[in-house]
Amino acid sequence: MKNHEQIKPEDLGCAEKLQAVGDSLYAIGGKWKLRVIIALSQGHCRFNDLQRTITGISGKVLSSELKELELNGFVKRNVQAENNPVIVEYELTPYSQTLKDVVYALIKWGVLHREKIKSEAKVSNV
Amino acid sequence: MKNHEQIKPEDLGCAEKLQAVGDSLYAIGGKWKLRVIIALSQGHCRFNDLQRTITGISGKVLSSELKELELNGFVKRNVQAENNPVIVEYELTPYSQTLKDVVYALIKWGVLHREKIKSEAKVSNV
DNA sequence: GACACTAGTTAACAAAAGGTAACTACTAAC
DNA sequence: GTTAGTAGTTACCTTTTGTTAACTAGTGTC
Repeated sequence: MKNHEQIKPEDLGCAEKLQAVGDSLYAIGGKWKLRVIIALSQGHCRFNDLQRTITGISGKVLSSELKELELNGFVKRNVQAENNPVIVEYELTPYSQTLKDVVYALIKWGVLHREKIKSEAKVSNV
Repeated sequence: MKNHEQIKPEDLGCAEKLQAVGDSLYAIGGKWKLRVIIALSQGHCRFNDLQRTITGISGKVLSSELKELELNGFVKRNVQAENNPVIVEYELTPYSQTLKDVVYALIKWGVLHREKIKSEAKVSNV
């Protein structure tokens, strides 16, 4: 069975499910990692551009997140040394494409959840 | 358009995607929330049972996570006062079912990621 | 000359999250 | 009477995460 698409979460036991989400959160958990990946996927590939796009992130945190993402194989760092000052561009690796479903699900749920909160706020104002 | 299934993340702009994952992470981010939800979905509904199932969680943290999850409408706390000592059972609300896709995607990716790490470790040992 | 841009790093600090161990109070078994 | 189970709470401490502001070093603009 070579096809990874055949992994069926519903066939796993409780401990295996917990371990699997634990592994996910270990790699891509935290406040910023997925946001950096989304910004990169939307064509924002340079440091200052990323920092402007991902509102609230500080330079220090962005720097350390990019390093970790590079180390874990999600991001590739390309230096254009011919330019001066040197230009650095970040790009997503093919492996980061495997996160597509995770990102999709989280965006979709985030939109739904915001709508729920909004409608609750409306009700409590009446 | 009443059907929430029609939300299409690919139609959102970058800022909206970032806001949506931000909303998701705000509600269900962190090390434990999704694990508690998974354990509850697998039939572990009592405090000590949850603590045994979710390895590594402390009583203090489990207690505060359950309170937050209850406050945000993911969990219902049922007290059986007729028993002595009192028995408390937690159950997931219908709203927590909307997280199904998120949990599914994270479990699936976690399994895939573990396999990747394992195969990399093998290569580096040869 | 002063400021803004490139891509960050560094130091000092603050806040949030999490861990440990002791404790409540009551029941049941050995 | 000691131990284990029920469901937590409390105080103290450590770790992780994040913030701010200053700084590097070079180029281009007003």
